[in-house]
Amino acid sequence: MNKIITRFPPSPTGYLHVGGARTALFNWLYARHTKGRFILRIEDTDVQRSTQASVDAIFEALKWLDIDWDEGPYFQTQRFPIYQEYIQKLLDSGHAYYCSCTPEEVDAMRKKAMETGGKPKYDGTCREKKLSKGENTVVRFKAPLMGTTVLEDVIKGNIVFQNSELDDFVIQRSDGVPTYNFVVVIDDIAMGVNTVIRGDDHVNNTPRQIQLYKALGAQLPVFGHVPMVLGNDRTRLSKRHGATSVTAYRDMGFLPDAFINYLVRLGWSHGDQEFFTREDLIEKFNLENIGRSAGVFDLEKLLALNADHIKAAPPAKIVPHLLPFLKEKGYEAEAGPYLEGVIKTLNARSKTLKEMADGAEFYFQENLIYDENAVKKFLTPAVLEPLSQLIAELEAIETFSEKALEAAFAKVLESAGLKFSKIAQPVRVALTGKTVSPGIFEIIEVLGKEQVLSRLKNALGFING
RNA sequence: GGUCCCAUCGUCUAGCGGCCUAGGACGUCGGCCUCUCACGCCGAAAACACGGGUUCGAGUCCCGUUGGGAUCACCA
Repeated sequence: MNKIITRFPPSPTGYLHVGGARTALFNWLYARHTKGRFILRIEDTDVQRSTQASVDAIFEALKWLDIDWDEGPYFQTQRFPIYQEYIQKLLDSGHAYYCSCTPEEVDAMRKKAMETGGKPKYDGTCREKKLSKGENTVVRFKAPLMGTTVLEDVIKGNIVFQNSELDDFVIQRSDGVPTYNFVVVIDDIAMGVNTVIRGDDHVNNTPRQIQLYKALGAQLPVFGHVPMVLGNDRTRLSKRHGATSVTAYRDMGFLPDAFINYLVRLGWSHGDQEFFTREDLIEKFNLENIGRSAGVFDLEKLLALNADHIKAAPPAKIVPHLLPFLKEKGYEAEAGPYLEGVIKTLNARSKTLKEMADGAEFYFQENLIYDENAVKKFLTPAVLEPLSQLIAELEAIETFSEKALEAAFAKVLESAGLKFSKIAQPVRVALTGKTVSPGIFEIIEVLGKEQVLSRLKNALGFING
């Protein structure tokens, strides 16, 4: 069995969007699963719209997703000599010809065909003229007029196209730059790509490409067209539906592993399994279980999956992803046991890293910020006595183990004749400034004796003052 | 409009002729747990688009209808 070689060929005309990320993922996963090779190729033949900023944005997104490549990145604009060679080959073998029709003329013939109820396509004016290269000539592929072209798609099955539906498409523009349908085939042949997984918006291009392979006498790759990702109104996902940029999801606080889990699961399944680690995906991903119908992007489910990944990941793995959110808030957090302890108290309560950073604020505030209403409601004279006692008890404890803490609380509650629920909120407000937080004992353990005592004493001041 | 694709709960899906009184997940609604908020646990409502065939038997195969999507460039 030959080694599987896949590729991801984004065009740098914008950031990496959700749909693109998914096809990148499918190709990458399939290559990793089969121990094959994954190639990154930048399709920048649209010189007008391609930008370096887009190239950088795509790299950045791929890096966040942790998708790596074995070969490339190749840039098509640096491969013109190769394309030129193949164009000449096609010209020489009679599979291509020069055409001097102007864009305006072609437009006109399309419009005319449309009016008379025909198919809008190039009418072959120059097909047999045997023109030679001229000032404004393009090179067109001489497509078969009759017969059929069959696309054997691994996920959609066989699709038959009538060749009469296709026209002689341009393979080299008048400025000498080759077009997409041509370079994609040449590169895939030259790079040995034998498995092409892409969005099904490319299905209608495929018969032209197949004809090119045939004209060149090259072997066809395995094609697999994956269904589109739709917005909640069932139209192609766009900005209207919310964020479409991959890095926007990073900035919202998603874990890359959760994001890829969601993206892959949207259109692929492995029985009833919903949660997949990256390793799981590599081990189990295949082409057979990719669905045929388009799927709607559902932020709620992504959120739920993100929460699951946050819960399941060891705190140390969360650290590098959380740090930027803490820094953004202005806190001097750093990797280490303290941060990991913080994460442990928050991972069951956070759907995103942003939420986690919000919930972690009190751990990092030099001067705790108190919620006014919380103070008014819970730091009342009634708790002055028990709180003072608690301070005394805690001061006597050497190390803050959960057991010792519980004993200290029990002692205070008993002598004051109070239930834990009576003192929990006051203590919570004293320690965090808020009425919502992780469990009291968890917080105390992480904060440590010094901080806990100082915050408790500070709270006493509120009651007295 | 031409061509092509698709069709199971609101959403993602399992199902590859009998195991389906159609399963799981998210979401929704109840309840339990509980120091707040969560987590967790238990339970409920919720789908085979429609019509014809084929077959002893169809969510599963075929045809049609309807609905949705994609694509028709010297863009990729």
